[in-house]
Amino acid sequence: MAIQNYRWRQHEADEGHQRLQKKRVTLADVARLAGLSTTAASMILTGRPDTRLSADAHAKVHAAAASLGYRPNAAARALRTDKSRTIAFISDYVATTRFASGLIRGALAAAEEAKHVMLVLETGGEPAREIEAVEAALDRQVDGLIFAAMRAREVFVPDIAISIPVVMLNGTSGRFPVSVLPDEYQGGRDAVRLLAEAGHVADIILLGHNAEEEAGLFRSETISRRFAGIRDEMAARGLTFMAELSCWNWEPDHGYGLTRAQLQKQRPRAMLCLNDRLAFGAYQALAEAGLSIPDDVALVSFDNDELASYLRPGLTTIALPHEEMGRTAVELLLHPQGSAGATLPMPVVWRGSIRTERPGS
Amino acid sequence: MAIQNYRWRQHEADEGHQRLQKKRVTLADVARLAGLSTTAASMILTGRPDTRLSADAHAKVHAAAASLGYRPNAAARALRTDKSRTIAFISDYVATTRFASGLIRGALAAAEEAKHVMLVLETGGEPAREIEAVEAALDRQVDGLIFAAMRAREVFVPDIAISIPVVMLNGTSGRFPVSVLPDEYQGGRDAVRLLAEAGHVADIILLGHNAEEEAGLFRSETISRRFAGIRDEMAARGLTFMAELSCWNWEPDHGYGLTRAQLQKQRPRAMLCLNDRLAFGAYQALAEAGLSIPDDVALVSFDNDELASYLRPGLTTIALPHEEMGRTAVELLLHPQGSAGATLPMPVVWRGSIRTERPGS
DNA sequence: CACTCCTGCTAAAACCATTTAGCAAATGCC
DNA sequence: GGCATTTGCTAAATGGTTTTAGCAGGAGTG
Repeated sequence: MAIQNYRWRQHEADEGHQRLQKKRVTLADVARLAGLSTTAASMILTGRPDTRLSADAHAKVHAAAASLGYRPNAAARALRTDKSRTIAFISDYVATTRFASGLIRGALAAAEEAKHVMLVLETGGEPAREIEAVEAALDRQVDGLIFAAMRAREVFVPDIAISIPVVMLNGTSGRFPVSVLPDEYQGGRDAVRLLAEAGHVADIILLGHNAEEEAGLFRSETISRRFAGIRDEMAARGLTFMAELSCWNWEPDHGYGLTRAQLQKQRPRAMLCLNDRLAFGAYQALAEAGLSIPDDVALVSFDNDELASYLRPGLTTIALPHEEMGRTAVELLLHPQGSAGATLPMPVVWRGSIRTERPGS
Repeated sequence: MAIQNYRWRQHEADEGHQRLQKKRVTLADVARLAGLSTTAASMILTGRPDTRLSADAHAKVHAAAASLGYRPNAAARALRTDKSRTIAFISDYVATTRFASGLIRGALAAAEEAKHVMLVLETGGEPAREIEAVEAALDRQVDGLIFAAMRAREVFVPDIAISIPVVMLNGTSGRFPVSVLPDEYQGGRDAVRLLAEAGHVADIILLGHNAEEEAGLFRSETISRRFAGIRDEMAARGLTFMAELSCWNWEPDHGYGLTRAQLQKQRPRAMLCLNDRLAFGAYQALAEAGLSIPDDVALVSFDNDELASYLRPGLTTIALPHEEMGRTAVELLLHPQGSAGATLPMPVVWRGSIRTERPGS
């Protein structure tokens, strides 16, 4: 009797505690309030099509769910259905390049629209961390994997059995055919076209030549295609470069140094820069030499780094459509279209570094 | 009989299929191989302290788990324990400022070290999305919430019952006391000290004054403290600004315009810029006026944007320790220290925009 | 010997949702 | 009226883990 009493009190105390902690509302609570079974509640709330439950039942369940503020327990659902409404975004580097944030932002937005959430994992390109990342994601029953290559170089292929959709973002892999890439080839052609249409048919410098990269030695499909586009459009117009300035890292420093050295030999009238950071360096060297942009020297570049809008005059550049790429990767992941990936156009962003009437298109 | 046969084949086909798909190995599989109960396997693999299982049992279970490549099902574990080894990083903007990637990168690294993964959510500062984000995170049983304020302005307080640890990152909230902030006050003092120690005791311009911000009207603890530090150090040294150039958005454009206008009135010998983008604009105006840095005009700035290293000469700046902040937020989330937050020092990054012998510290 | 206390282990419940199989009543059909 | 079909709903199994409660057998104690 004493024990009974004690238990009862204990129980009461627990009840109070629960009320305080607002213990999560479960489907059973909803069903109880609606006066139906959990089966009915589940079917109604998940919007099953072929159920024969009455309109009255629907109304009661929805009302109960709303009044209790029911939210399904994702873990329980994932356990049962093997789906988690979660996707994993596994990238080599998140912060190193600023590309990352655009890709992530686009992916995040698309995921949110599809009522999914995104797990972000960084591997630094290290195989051990890649494996850990994939397994961590798989453990959590993610519905799909995005492998994002920020540096667009090596293709990572963690050798784990993966039975969910995979999309490669800004990179390719022999193992996973669907990838989202910028249309670097057309971008390359466009860059040359821009210069040519502005009247530049001679005295053009190529800044950022890199033979290994161009040969695709790093399997960087993307960059070698950028070169191919440039070469093809130059050839199609019968143009040649006055010089090709080579370097490995496309950083401002190199852009500055190479341009400066070039200016002491022969002055170009136009520069085609392989990325905005190189162009930034070129700006510095040109300013130092007292040359004005675009009148003395015109520049066209690639990426549409934030930098490009900070320069004076603004840098006309062929943009990498990062947000679109991230978004597309998620959409392709959630709604696979066979094994076809996507190649997204690189829009021309007109600023002041090249003088021309903007053509219609 | 025919049906039987069919079923049997079907079954066999299924088996083959499963073998192909490498259906996940479960704890029961491990227990079976080890010849023990799942209870024993669970206790051993989770490393329970007070269990009385034999050394032999331990060995057998570990061997079985290893040989099968067992990985626990996170959903099942989360359902049972209410812990998911997942944290949610909810921020207003991911891509708008480049700060984001540093914060995320630091947080990601710390999470990985603690064997956690990170859910990234973006709200755009919109209340409806904030609520959605918090609920999505809570639904997934995350172990903690980080609210990151990229813009360091408004403090968001989605009014939802939250019973897990919360850390504010780069922002504050009345509701959640523990926050991780840069030591802007000391940063402000340091910036002035740098100038003074380089001999600049007059003709100093403050670029980026903003009365509202300084008054803390946007509850931006951080920025108003940066101002406070600057003011206090100026006062302590008996210095005053030659002029304070005000603007709202700290973008290069404004830095350029304000500096240019200032140069037509009165030439400063030093400039204290509220961020690197403003300093960038100042560089442009100074270059245009034919002034050299640091000989004609010295600059000190804040943030250590990637930009700062691109400039020539490099920009000396008081760095925001983004990675450290992200890392600290996660550590504080996983190992709460009462209601104490963290204030992280802003390191001085010496480059060439101010001439001085580097002091010891 | 009768008793308690360890030791080494396990059965079964619990977590919460989804889903399969099926039941009872009502309806339709001839 | 007898039969099959439809309607509207539910019991119970399922997913994989953790955890509570407790069992059998051996050792120790008086």
